[in-house]
Amino acid sequence: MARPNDEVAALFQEYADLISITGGDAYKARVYEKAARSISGYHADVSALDVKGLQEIPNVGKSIAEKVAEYFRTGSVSAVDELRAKIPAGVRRLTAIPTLGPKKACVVYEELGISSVEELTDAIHAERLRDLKGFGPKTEENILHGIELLQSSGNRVLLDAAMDLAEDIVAELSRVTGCRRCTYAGSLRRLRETVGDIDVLAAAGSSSALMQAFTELPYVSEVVAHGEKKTSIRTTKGLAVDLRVVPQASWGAALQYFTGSKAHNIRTRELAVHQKLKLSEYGLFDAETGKKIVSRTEQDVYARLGLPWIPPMLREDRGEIEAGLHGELPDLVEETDLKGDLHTHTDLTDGLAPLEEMAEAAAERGYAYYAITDHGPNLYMQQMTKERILAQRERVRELDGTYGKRGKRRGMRLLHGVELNIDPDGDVDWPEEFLDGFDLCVASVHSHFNQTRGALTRRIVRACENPYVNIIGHPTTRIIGKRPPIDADLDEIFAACARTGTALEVNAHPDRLDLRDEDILRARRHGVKFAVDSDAHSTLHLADMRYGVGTAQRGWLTKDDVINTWPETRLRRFLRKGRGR
DNA sequence: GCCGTTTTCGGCCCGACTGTTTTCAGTCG
Repeated sequence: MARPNDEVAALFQEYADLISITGGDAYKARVYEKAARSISGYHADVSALDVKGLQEIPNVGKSIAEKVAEYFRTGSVSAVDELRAKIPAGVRRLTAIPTLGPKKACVVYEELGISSVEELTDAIHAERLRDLKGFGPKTEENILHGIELLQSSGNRVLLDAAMDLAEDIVAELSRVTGCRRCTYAGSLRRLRETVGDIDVLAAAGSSSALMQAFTELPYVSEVVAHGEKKTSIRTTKGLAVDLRVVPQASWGAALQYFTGSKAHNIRTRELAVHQKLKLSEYGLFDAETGKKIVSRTEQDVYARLGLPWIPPMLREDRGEIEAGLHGELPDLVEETDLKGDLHTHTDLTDGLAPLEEMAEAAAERGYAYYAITDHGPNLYMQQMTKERILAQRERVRELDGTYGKRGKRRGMRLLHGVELNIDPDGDVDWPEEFLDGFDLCVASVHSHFNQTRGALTRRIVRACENPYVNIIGHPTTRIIGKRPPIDADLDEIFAACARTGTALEVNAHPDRLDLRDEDILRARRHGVKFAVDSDAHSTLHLADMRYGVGTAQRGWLTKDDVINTWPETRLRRFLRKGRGR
């Protein structure tokens, strides 16, 4: 079940699309898009707000507030229904085809009665589109190609896959003669959980050598657009990559612009307009004289707009502009703040490396403490027993303090923990007497994802109420692109975590990133604490922490919010929870 | 349709590239 806010947001996004397709006021369409985003990101449940309360939401005025109320009162919004009646739903789906926007979709519908991808394909094969005004043979070809892309997934890729490719491209282009600077920007720099395309930015006096090197990369399957300032390619795996080349003097403005997000950029440009300035990727200019004011660094650009430098992970128009203007930006947690990892596996269960190798690799990362948390017996393919985990504990105690030693000082502390399985009733693998012997317990849902919302919610709340459960692991159990989040009442779970002193995990595995950024933002309002963990099953996975930290930053978390940035004594106090000792 | 340190009306981000044009509209980010 979708969150009521998301239901309404989807409805207004549809309304905005329908306004565009029917040739309505473009500004009105934009307002509905903005309202959809604001509602989706709003912390409170909109179905529980009255018209007055709704108008507190940014970009929601009287008219939109009344439509929200109408929706929850009657189950629909008459204005949306009226437009739906004018235009078949299939026409809106046409605009999902790359290169086919609302204007062209409207023309093919009105002139040829086309309202589905199939009809459109047939019409192109019959060469019926080229006679329409504004269309031609090339347009037909592009649309056909767009349909292919749409049908061959055209999916977003996971953060780590995009990062690997981007780092490779940046390394290649940096070697090109004349390249002064090169980096990736876009949603990758903002560390969004998935990436639709990669934006690479370079500074050079002349762009031709860079553009050529770019189009000649070994994994280029297609050059989509090729200009002096911008070239777009598609890789053999179907991922789009844009290269923009700007003069060195424009670097800061260009980086600010190409990092986005689009919504953040619109806000910064509006700020510029209000100050009689004009902001583009080439710099911040005086609107009247056209004279350039700043452009060299991002800091310069933000400063001239009256803002501190805003970390890329916050640039989503989720309040960072207002916070910046008031000097209230959060001091975000950094990867270097992490003192340890609290959820990791070894080859005693489904990990790939022995305890010693995992600990060694963790110590190399400079951690002050490190928890081993293999699976409990209820994931029975893991064959865990009390005897085996007690033997592991003995070994953990022996090795405690021996890794990363410097001189006489004790090295990295090893914590002995377990990843418990939360069963369908909310019980966990072992009784409290046995759990008492662990330094910490992570508890996670690994099965029965399709229980009712009420049952799933109660199940996790019960786990929180267990005095030995310290961290709820990958709380929504989603696998990005494969398994949806469980349908639980997250706000109720967040409240239970805050009440019981149970931390929520920000699982750093790029397939999971769970909790995700928007849930973190809501959980934070409940006063919950978080653990950013790798859930590493091999030494290589320990480095996934960068993605977990990125996700935490996108959720506005500070060092104080994240328990594994705390000194060991403060962490251990938190882990004692309600155990009465 | 929203918004306001240019405030109740008149604005609303900006530029690159493509394909269709004969000076520009549409799409994209």
